[in-house]
Amino acid sequence: MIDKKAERRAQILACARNVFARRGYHAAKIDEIVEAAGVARGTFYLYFDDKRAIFAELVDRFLARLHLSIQRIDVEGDIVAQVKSNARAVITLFLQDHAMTKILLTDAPGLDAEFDRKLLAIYEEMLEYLVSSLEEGQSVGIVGPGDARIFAFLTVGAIKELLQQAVRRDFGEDRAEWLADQVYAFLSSGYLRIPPR
Amino acid sequence: MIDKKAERRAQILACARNVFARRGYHAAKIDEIVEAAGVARGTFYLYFDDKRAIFAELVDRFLARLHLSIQRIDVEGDIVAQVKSNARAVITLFLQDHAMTKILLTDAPGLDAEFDRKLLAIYEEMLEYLVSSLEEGQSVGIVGPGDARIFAFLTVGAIKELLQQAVRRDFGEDRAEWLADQVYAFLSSGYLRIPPR
Amino acid sequence: MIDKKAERRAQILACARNVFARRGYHAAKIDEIVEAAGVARGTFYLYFDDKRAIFAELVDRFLARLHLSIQRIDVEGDIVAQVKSNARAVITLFLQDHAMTKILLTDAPGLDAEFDRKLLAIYEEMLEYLVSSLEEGQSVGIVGPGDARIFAFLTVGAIKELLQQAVRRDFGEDRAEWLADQVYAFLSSGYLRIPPR
Amino acid sequence: MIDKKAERRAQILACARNVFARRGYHAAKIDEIVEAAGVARGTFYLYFDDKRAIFAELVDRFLARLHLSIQRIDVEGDIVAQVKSNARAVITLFLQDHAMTKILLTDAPGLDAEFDRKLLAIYEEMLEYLVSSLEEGQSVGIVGPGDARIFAFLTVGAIKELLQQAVRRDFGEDRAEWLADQVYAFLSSGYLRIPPR
DNA sequence: AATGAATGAGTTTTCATTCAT
DNA sequence: AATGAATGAAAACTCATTCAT
Repeated sequence: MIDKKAERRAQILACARNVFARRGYHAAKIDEIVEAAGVARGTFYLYFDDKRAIFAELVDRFLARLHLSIQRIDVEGDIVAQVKSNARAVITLFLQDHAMTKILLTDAPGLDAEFDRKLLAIYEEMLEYLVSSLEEGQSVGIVGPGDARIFAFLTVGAIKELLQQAVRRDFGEDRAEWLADQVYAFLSSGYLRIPPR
Repeated sequence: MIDKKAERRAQILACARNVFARRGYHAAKIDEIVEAAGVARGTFYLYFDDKRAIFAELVDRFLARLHLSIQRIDVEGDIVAQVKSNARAVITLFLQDHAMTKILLTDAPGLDAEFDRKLLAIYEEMLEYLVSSLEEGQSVGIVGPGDARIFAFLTVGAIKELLQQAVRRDFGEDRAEWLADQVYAFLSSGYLRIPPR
Repeated sequence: MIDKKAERRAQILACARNVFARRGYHAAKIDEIVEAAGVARGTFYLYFDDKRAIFAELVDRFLARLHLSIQRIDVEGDIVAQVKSNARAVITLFLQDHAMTKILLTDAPGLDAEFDRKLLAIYEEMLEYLVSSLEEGQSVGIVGPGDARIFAFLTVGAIKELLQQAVRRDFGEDRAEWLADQVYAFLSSGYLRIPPR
Repeated sequence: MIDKKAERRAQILACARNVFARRGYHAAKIDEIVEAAGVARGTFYLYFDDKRAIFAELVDRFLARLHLSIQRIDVEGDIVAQVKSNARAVITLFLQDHAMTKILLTDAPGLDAEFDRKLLAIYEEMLEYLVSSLEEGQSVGIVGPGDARIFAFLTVGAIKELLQQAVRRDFGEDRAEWLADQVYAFLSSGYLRIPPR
């Protein structure tokens, strides 16, 4: 009984997530969210300031989980295993929540200037981590030569697209391991093998 | 006088493109477009059915140019040169039109179900071409082993992200060559070089 | 225990008075009243029918006190003293309760048609008393010639404005005497002294 | 044809004035205003920012006219005539527009903090003019001794009340002269004539 | 062809009041 | 009696689209 409020909040949050994923941010109407949650219009506003706020909370919560799922790489340990483990963790997280994957990758960017700024800040933070990891990798010889930032963009983009397609094709989280392997293979040796003419 | 109509149409189209890029589809108001184009509100509807139609036309036109910029690869010829040439052409096209890049990559997806379907169809078509190219490449040994479709997703995603970041960072088309080289290097040999333990 | 209810009722009433005075009727939210009173939302409705009812009760109670503070003038006695005494009593009452002064003079009129009717009835009653007093005064020669009703309007309006300004300027009830003297002077001889040309 | 917009604007303004006067600010709904004006909901917002804005404009315009109707008194000239002329002009203005009289005197004060501030500033300005006139009058002996500010409050309040009652009783502007005379009489010699005991 | 005033459907949001606990 | 979560009617406001001139 103590957590009735928290439960109700979570329930609305979950329903909103589904509606946002199904319709997209703009086409999602408060009416549809409250109907899905089985509560009255006013109840929604009891728990959330407005439509933007509930959307932001969904994104924030997911980003927090994303943050936690990424482990810093210890160059003293088994690099391959750690890279794969990170890839697997991130991919699993997204495959566990198709709705949030769609929301984060297609609805969140471009919502409005302020939201974009916030999102960009988080994105840049993660990117910087990737860039510095790549640079460190280059200095110890496990990352090939090239512009680390460009590599980071390409890497992130590749994984984002893979996740969107995986969700579209309804991949379960059981495929995370396999996808991580594919990504690893892709990142480690590419696929173009031009024979000498 | 015969082309006065076409000119005015083109002018509205160009202004709409800028407004869409600056504000995003939903925040872009017809008011802002007609003001930018210097025409009356009603005039807009003489040339376009509705807001969605002008947006679709912008996207369609750009997709057509994108289509044209991609050359089928002749396996008898210089593969490397053709791959690089394709990459350079696509990247140049996007870098020439930052507004359309933003529109196509962040606004177009997720607009509404029907638009998404259309976009997806085109996307799938290009993807199929890429997949069949990769499979053909695998059969002649110039593409490494692995799931060709996954490779295609990763490739497309990597380039999409690169383009978005290039636009955000205001890269001119003079950087297309360099970016194409980076992509080529990335696709050909990846960057992870795990030394044997 | 018998008076617990009455106490709580009085407490809510007092808090509502302050909120109404601070915010005005429409801007005063039930939420703010119950928070100020330290009771739950539902509790409010155990003691009062609705928002309008508590407001009406505040006004009614104050009007009752106002009614009581006015003494009928005995023409056999000291007229000046009685007029001044009445003025002092009324002014003191208002200065003792700045909140109710604000509520009665700026919020109560114009609330809604029904409330206005009620208020007007009370107002008319007092006015009639004033008119008949003035007419009686005219018949015994202590009130100058003129339309007694107009005099009554002017008198009431002058005092109303004075009270509003006194409240705005935070006058304490210690100034009641002085203000009553000013009013008396004003009513008795006006201020315009036009010299013969 | 040139002033179609201005006409439509004036028409909405006039209808809004009547609705505000009939219902009061809060009970007046945009729907009722547009229905009275015979225009669509959206048309209202084409001409006015919001409900508050149209109300503010009504008040501002009336206050401007009020300002213009007051003539500075020239002490070299016929004081009585000038005082009466001012009183007549102000009273006539209000009697010409019963709706605005009601709006200005009962709805405008207490609307919201910001509006109140603006109103108070204008009120204070007029009051200062009256106070300085009274003080000047005292220095030349045509105004009796006493606190000029208190006299000003009493004067303004007396007239405000008179106007409200005149409107309630549907006085036409033909009564302005007579009312001005009554006010003059009231201000010049009061009405209390206490005989020595 | 061009204009821009007018439209009104569609949404969000507020807040007094109710009612199960 | 008290609570406070839930309710939903009511209102303001936006903006794509239409249409008379």
